[in-house]
Parts: sequence; structure tokens; C-alpha cells
Amino acid sequence: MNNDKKNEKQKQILLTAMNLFANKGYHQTSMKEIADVCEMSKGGLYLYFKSKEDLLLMILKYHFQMLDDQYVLVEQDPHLNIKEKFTKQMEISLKHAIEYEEFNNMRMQETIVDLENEAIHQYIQQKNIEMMQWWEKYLIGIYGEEVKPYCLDCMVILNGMILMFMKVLKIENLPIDTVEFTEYILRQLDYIVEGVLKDKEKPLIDGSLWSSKQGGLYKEKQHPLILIKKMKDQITQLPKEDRVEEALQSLGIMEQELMDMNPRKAIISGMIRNLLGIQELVEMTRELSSVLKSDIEM
Amino acid sequence: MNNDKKNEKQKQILLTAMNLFANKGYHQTSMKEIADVCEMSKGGLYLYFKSKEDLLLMILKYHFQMLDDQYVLVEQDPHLNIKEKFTKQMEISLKHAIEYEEFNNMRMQETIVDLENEAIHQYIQQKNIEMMQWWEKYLIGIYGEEVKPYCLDCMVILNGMILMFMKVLKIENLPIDTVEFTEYILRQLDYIVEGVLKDKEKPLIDGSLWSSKQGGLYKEKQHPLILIKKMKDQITQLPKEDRVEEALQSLGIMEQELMDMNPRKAIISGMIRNLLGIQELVEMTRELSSVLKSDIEM
Amino acid sequence: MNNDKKNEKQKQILLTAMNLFANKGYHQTSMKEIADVCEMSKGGLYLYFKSKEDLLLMILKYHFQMLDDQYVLVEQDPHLNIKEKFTKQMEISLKHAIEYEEFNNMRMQETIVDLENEAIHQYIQQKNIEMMQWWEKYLIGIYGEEVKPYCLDCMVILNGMILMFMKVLKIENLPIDTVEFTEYILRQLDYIVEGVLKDKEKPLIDGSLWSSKQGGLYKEKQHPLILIKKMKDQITQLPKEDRVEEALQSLGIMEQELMDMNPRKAIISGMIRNLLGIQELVEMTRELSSVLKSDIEM
Amino acid sequence: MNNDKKNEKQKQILLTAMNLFANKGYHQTSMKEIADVCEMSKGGLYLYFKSKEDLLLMILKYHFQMLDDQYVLVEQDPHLNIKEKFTKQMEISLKHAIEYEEFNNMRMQETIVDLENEAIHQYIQQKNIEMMQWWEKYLIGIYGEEVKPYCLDCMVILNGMILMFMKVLKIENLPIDTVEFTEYILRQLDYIVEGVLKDKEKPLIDGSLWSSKQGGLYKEKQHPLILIKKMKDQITQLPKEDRVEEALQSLGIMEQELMDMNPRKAIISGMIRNLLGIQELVEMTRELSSVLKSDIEM
DNA sequence: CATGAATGAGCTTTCATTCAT
DNA sequence: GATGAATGAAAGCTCATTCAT
Repeated sequence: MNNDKKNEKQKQILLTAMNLFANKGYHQTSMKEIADVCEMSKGGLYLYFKSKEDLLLMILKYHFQMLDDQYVLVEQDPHLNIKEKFTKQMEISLKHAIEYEEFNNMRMQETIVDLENEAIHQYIQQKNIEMMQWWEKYLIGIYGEEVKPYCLDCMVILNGMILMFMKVLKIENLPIDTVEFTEYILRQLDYIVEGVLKDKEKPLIDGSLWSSKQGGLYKEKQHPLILIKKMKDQITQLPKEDRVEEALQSLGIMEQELMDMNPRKAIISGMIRNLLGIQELVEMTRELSSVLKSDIEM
Repeated sequence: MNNDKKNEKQKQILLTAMNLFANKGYHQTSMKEIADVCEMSKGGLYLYFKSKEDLLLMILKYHFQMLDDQYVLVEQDPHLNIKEKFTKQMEISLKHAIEYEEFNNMRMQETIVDLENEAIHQYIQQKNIEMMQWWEKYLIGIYGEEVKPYCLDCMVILNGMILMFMKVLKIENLPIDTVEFTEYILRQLDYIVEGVLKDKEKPLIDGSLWSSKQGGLYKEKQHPLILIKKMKDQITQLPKEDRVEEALQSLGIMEQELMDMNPRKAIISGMIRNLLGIQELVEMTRELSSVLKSDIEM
Repeated sequence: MNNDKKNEKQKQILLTAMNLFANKGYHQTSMKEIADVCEMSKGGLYLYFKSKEDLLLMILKYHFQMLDDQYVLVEQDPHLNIKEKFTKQMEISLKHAIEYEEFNNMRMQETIVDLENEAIHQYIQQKNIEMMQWWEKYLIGIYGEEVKPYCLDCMVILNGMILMFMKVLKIENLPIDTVEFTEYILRQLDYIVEGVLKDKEKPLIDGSLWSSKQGGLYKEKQHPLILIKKMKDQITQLPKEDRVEEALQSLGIMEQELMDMNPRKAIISGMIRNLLGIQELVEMTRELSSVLKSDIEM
Repeated sequence: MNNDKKNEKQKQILLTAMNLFANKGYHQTSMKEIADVCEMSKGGLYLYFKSKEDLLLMILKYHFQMLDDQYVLVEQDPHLNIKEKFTKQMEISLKHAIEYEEFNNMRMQETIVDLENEAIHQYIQQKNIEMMQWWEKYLIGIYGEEVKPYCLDCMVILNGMILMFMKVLKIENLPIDTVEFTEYILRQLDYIVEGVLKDKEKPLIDGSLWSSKQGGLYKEKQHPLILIKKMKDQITQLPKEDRVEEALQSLGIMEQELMDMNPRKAIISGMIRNLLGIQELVEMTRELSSVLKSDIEM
């Protein structure tokens, strides 16, 4: 099969799957269904995508590519000033978000994907950074340098706004006029920027913190309670000794603490230290520690 | 097993499941996993919750109850003016939303629940309506009657904002100071309200469209006994007939039953059915019915 | 896999399942067992039959098709007179019934199928009606119009006879000669027809009742309390659900009220209305309602 | 607890369970349900019956006792002649069969009980023999010695008739008048006896064969196809040799043959003989052989 | 290249039975 | 004696993935 034809097919699958994911959700859509709609065999899908997760990743990439292509056209249009470019691009985003609603949810929330898939996670992460830069560039371009500290706040507020409006309008089955919607959103942006600039208030999100984020390696992250359960299992295999007893106790205490609404960091770190003294658990303890560091701020 | 212990266990499962649902998603969490973390057998879960969906519903109810309990305390505090009440309740909401992040996601988006389950769907729907009423009441109380058309817009914008901020702050592992966060959010509200009122722009969500879906304007939820009193008043205006006599009797019986500690559902629903036969009361009966449905689970 | 092979496999599963159902009963045969005997995986079965019930239905259809095919051949044979056709078809039926004993049990008694499955129930129903028509046609053809009122009786008697003989002969491990068996059965039919025609006795099953299936059934008027007791009995047979609980409560309340000197009509009619919502009780509730209407003036 | 009270309770459970079994079927009734209706705990049931099967057996015994008690009264009544006794007892049987319909099904068909339970099987067997004797005694008493060879036939025919009538009348919801029903049934008996005596035809069931039946030991009988599967599994564990290959082939052939509608005995017994030559399978082969002997007549 | 039959682990749920209280 | 919480095996069913054809 020549490459063109293969690409054609791949795209068809992509669009179909996207459609299905958008309407039924990722986990609720089966490969069989996708195959059926594509009028091909289940096995056939695996010629183009090596797994369901890969398919999802490709969908994300396809969408972002689609958006980027359109953005670039606007970007390079010499007849538009910066505000117009911003408006046009926002319009493109909204139009796309409306058309591919679930795609928007995915990227805005990562709710659908279990965090186990590193590739997807990283990709979305990267795109989020790009989005941040995009906002910064335009907000500064439009409202001036003084808006810089508030860029992240604005981005978050606007995105949240959009997400929620779309949710509500979708549920209520109300039609959305993209242009009108864009204008509305941008007006809100005006109000907010005007407000924050006037009051010189402290931004909620500190940009420096944000940017410091590093990808780092991504290990299949386990839920701490499950991890503790495993550690308990492992430790009960050991011959009964005082240190074993103590370790079990430490685990129990940590479990209780984590169940609480406000786990006390001191308790947690104390127990971690206790457990680090147990040779046999050292590795799992380290994993637990790292998991906890991102779950509760430690 | 005494009731206390049973409740204890039920709560433990609830908290565990909530925790897992929140982090892995509803569909991605298996009953086995919940059972494992609770250190009990799969079958055991079913002694406390009759299905996975039931478990989810109970989690939702548990949370809303928790919130409602706190709201009421603020509501009834005579030392607070309306703006302070609004602020305090917003603070409570945010605190809760931060602590139980995924719970907030669930209710704000219904992403997790497949729409097949009527009970859950309806419950969330109902809670959303209550939330709408809450916003309307307070926004009008604070900003005056002229803000009325924009209430829905404001609610949506604020909720979206909050949702997204929490998402980002969570991902970035940044600490959130609830009070500061509340102030921030309320300031944004100020900017927006100020803006829309100044420009007299058209709201994005037309309240009449929305509300038409619910049939009936949003009224503050009335207490059933008061409602019954009103119905009695109305019916005594009518010419004396047998059906009137019977309706009065039905109302009396229902009143008595509701006064009881454990009103019997059968009596209540029977009387409701009787009253539905009375043309003149049909609307009020419906309201009564809906109020009762959330007061005692029917 | 080509269609032939697929059909082959399907048939193999069919035969295997039939065999197992026949010997262990439908509910006592698990899909795993069927899969094991077929030397395939559990999941594999579901490629051929979409559920266990579907498998059962297919078995029934397969058998009836097999029978119908043979019947038609006889039916269309120009060299046979009516008595010969009857004999031949009876022979076919018996042969089949002997070979697939439990199939025969299923269709004759519906013991195996829980009534929840509409499709299966209806299919058997329809086949029973066809059987009835078959008997009527042949009995009248052979014995004349005067046998018409006794057709149903004869069918029932003969079928019962056959069923029981097969049961006994199977249990006793005795060989059955189909031809001899047929002759024997037909001879019994002769004796019975001869008998009933001679005595002009009243048939046990009134064909008009059967076919119309409408109750011109005269029932003795029952005392409401007894009726309530019966309803309680019936309802406790149902799987426990909320609606069942509520119905029981309604019945309890009504009972108490009726015991009172001056039963309040509102209570009574309310409870009646509650019960009318319970499908399974609708008939008895109507009866109760009509009884009460004349007992206390309502 | 004194014995009286214990017996009382036992009887209550018995009656309740009977009722449930009768209406929902044995396997479809859970111990919890029985406990609930008896208003006792699940565990409590096990104080009175050591298992669900035991409970079933007790039910059967209770019913037969109930019937026997009534029979004896008639038997000993000096004012009744033999025909009257027969009629009276038949009436008792029918009345009981109507009242406890599913009990009748159980005993007439053994459909409900999986054959694995030896005690129940044997008990029913014994009761069937008693029934046989009862019929013989009365038929000879009424119609004379010449009816003796036809007793079994008559019993089977009558029982089949009754079973099927009850089924149909139940399904059609028609009321049954016991006396009328008895008369009807006995009239049919007259026709048949008259017929067979006149024609001196050969009875279908040879009494001598029947009676020769001995209980014998009862080993948990396995389905032949499952047994073959097991043998295949076991034999594939052995080192590959010619004799192993051959044994596998023999098993395969036998499997195919058994799937056929008319398995050829010669093939079956040939394969059995082949397999008896395989040391490792000798025991299972014997079991298979014995199972087959009762499944297909060999 | 393409198929779709087959797998097998996993899902939610049920239930007879046990046993600490 | 009596309870009912707990178990654990087994049920019917789904589905991502593989692989012989």
C-alpha cells in the first residue's frame, strides 16, 4: 500500500475515533465499534495504531496540528493587527472546541486519560506550555507589559469560563454562535484585565513557579493507599519481629492519616522515615514517598 | 454489628472509594480495588452498597450533605450581612472543592457518570438547580436587581474559573490559601459584574430558556408544612364538596405524618396521589411532592 | 473464517449446550462448562451467541426448524391420506422428542426458562398456538367435526402421556421403538376419543376460554383483609426492591386502617393509588378497590 | 429451646421455603429470601437445616408425609369400597398437586434437583416405587387381575395427563374444581382400561423390567462430554507415544459420535475397549462406560 | 495486507455457608 | 441460641490484543 493511501486510511480512522471518543468517552468506546464504523476489521486498526492509547495520542496530535495550521495562517496575515489576530485565533479555538467538545475536555482536564500513559501525559503537558506562551505573547501585545504577571491567571480564567459555558450550553442544547461567543469572552477578558490592572492585585498563579516545572521521568504512578496495601502484604510475609511490628504500625498510621481530609505532613514524613529503616521495604518506601510528594504538597 | 460500627465501616468504604474514584476515575476503579484497600472481600462491599452506582450516589449525597450542613450554619448566623454570608459560603465551597477535588469535578461536569443512571443524573440535576437558586439569591442581594439577567452567566464564569484554577494549582502542586483564593475569586466577580452592568450587554445564557427546561420559576424551597398550610387555606375557599372534604383529610393526615419522626413513605405518597386528583391543587401538590422528594428520600 | 465453518461451529456449540442443558438444566449449566466441552474460551461463545438466553432461544429455534422441515415434507406428500399424515408426523415428533428429551421438556413445560425473557416466552407461546391448530386440524380431519370441542383436551392428554412415558422410559433406561410407541399413543387416542364422543361429556378445557384468554371469570367476592393478606403473600415472592417495600408498607397501613372503626377514606384511596403503581398487583388491587367500594361507601 | 418450639419453627421455615420454591424455583430462591420471609437470620436457618439441599429434602418428606397421613385415613375407612377409596385418594392427590403445584412438578419430573444429590434422588425413587405399588393395588382391585400388565402404563398416562392439565390450566389461569377434575381423570382411565383390555394389546412398559431396578450406589454422575474432556486433558500430560496418539483419536471419535443424534453403539463400545487398554485411563474409562450405559442404552 | 476468530484477564454481582459475637 | 457480617467461589459478560489464515 502506498503511503498516500495509508495516510488516507489513518486519517479516516482518526476522525472516526475522535468522533466516537467525543460522544461516548474514551473508555466507553470499544475498538470494535471504531472498526465497525470505519468498515474495516478490528485487526486492521492495529496496522495503523499500535494500541488504543496510541490512537488517542494520535488524535490529540492531529487536533493540535489542525489548530496550529489555522493559527499559523492568521499569524502570518499581514493585514491583521495584533488584537485582530488574537480575536481570530480565539474564534478558531472556540469553533474547534465546540465542534470537538470532548477533545477540548481532554486537553483542558486530562480527566479521561488515566495518568498511566506517559506519552500522552507529556504531550499534553508540552501543549499546555505552548498555550501559556501564546497567551503571554498576545496579552502583552494587546494590554501592554504591565499585564505580564497576570497572564497565567487570565488564561486560566478564560479557559475555565469557556469550558464551563460549553458544558452548560451543550447540556441545555442551546445553539452557540461562535462570533458572538468570542466577543463575549473577550469582553469578559477586558473587564478582568481592566480590574486587575487598576487594583494592582497579586496574581493567584505565580508564573515563576509554573515555569520551573520539569517533565522528569514518568513512572507508572500508583495510588498511595494501594501502595501501602502492597507494602503491608509484603511485610506480613517476613518473620515476626519487633521491627516488623513497628513497620506495620507505621503503615497503619499513615493509612489513617491519608484518609483524613488534612493529612499532617509531619506524621507522613515521620512514618516514611520509620519505613526507610526497613531494608526490605526501602524501594517501595521511596516510591511511596515520591508519589506522596505530588499528591499532597510535601 | 451495631449501627455505629456499621456506619463507621460504611464511611470508611465511602472515603476510600471517593479517594480512588477521584484519582483514577469512576470507571477505572474496580470494586476489587476498593475492597483491597479496605482490606475486605469484594462481596463485603455489597453488604454496605447495593451496587457500584449506588456507592457513587452515596458519595455524592455524603458530600452534598456535608456542604449543606455548613451552609445552613452560615445562613442562620444573625451577625453576618449578606455579602459576608456569600463570602463565607464561597469559602466553604472552595475549601471543600480543594479537599475533594474530584468530587468537584464530578458535580461540575458529570464527566464520570454515564448518563444511563437516572437516579444519579437526577440528583446532580437537582443540586445544580439549587446551586442556581443560591447564586441568584446572593448576586441580587449583593449587586441589586439589575444583575438578575446575568446571574447564570456569572455562576458559569465563576465556577469555570474555580474549576480551572484548581486543576492548574493541583497539577502544579501549588498550595492554595482558601481565604486568599476566595477573595481573589470574589474580586474577579466584582470586575465582571461591574463590566456587564456598565455595558448593559446581552447575557450569553438566556435565563428564560434555561428555566423553561425545569418548568416553573425557581422558587426558594419551601418547607413542606408551610406548603401544606397554604394548600389548606386555598382549598377552604372552595365550595364544600366531598372531594374537598377528602382533600382536607389527606392534607391533615400528611401533616400528622410529617410531624412524626419517621414519616412513612407510603402514607406520604398516597396522600400526594390523592391530592393530584384535585384540579385546583395540582400545581402546589407537585411542588410539595418535589420538596418532599429531597427532604426524605422518596 | 468462511460461513460454512462458522455455521459448523455454531451448530457444535448449539448441540453441546443443548446436551448440557438437557442433562443438567439451563440454570445449572454455566457458560464456562459449555466452553470447556467445546474446547474454546468463554469469550469465544459470545462470538456466536450474544448471551446465554440467546443461546437458549437459538436452540429452541433450531429444533423447531428441524421439526417444521420434516412436517412440511409429510404435509405435501400427495400419496398419504390424512390419518397417515397424522401418524407420520406424530412419529417424527416422538422420534425427535426421544432424541432431544430435554428439549421436549422445555417446550412442554417452560420449566427451565424464567419468565423474564420476553423473546423466549413469546416464541414458545407462538409455537404452542401452532401446535394447537395442528391438533385441531388433524383430529377433526380424522374423527370428524364432532370431536372439535375435545381437541384441546386430547392434545393435553396425549402430550402429557408422551412426556411422562419418555420420562419413565428414560429413567428406566428402556429402549423405545418409535413406530411401536406411535402406534401405542394413537391407540390411546382412539380409546379416549371413542369414550368422550360416546358419553358426550363436557370437555375439561373450554376452547373458547383458552383462545379468548379473557376472564369472564366469576370470582367469589373476597373479604378485603383476606385479599390484602394474599397480596402480601404475592408481593413477598418478588425480589426485594424499594417499590416492593413501599407496597408492603401500603398494605400494612391499609390493613390497620380497615381494622379501625372509622377507616379514613383518604388513607384507603391513597394506598390503593400507591398499589396501582405496582405492576404485579394491579389486578388484585383493582379487585380490592371494587370490593372496598361496596364495603364502605367510597 | 424446647422441642415443640423447635418443631414449630422448623415447620414454619419448611412451609415458607416450600412456597418460595414452588413459585420461583429451587435455584432461583436464595436462603436470604427464605430467612427474610421467616423473619429470622440467615444463620438461623442453618440451626434447623444443615444445607439448602437438606431443606429441600425435608420439604419433600413433609409433603409426602402430609399425603400419606391423608391416604391412611381413607385407607382405614370401613365405609368405603375400593373404588371410592381410589376416588377419594385421587381427589386428595389432585387437591394437593394443585395447591403445591411445584412440589408436584418436582416429584413428577425431578427437573429442579440436580442429580448430584444422592439422598434426594433416592428418596424420590423410593416414593415412585410406592406410588407404583399403590396404583397396582387399586387398579387390580377395581378392574380385576387382567389389568395387571397395564398398571404401569395407566399410571404413567394418568400422571402425565394430570401434570399437563395442571400446567395448562395454571397458565391459562382457569379455576380447577377438584371433584370435577377427579371425575374427568377417572373417566379417561375408564376409557383407556376398557380399550386396552378389549384389544389385549402389549403394554408399553414392561413391569418386570421396571421392578428389577435397584437403587445401587450413586456416584456423582458426570456428563460424558465433560468426562472425555478430562480424559483428553489427562492424556495430553503423558509423554507422546503411539498409544497416546491412538487414545486421543479414540476419544475424538467418541466425542463426535456422542454429538450425533444417533450415536452408534458399536463405535462407542469399540472406543471404550480401545481406551481400556490405556493403563492411565482405566478408571476414568470405566466411569465413562458406566455413565454411557445409562445415557444411551448400551 | 487484511481479516476476524480466539483468547484470557478483568469486570460487576450473587449467594451458600461459616463463625465471632 | 441466634445473629448477620464476612467470605470466596462462581456466575454472565466485555474487550484490547494477537495471530493463523
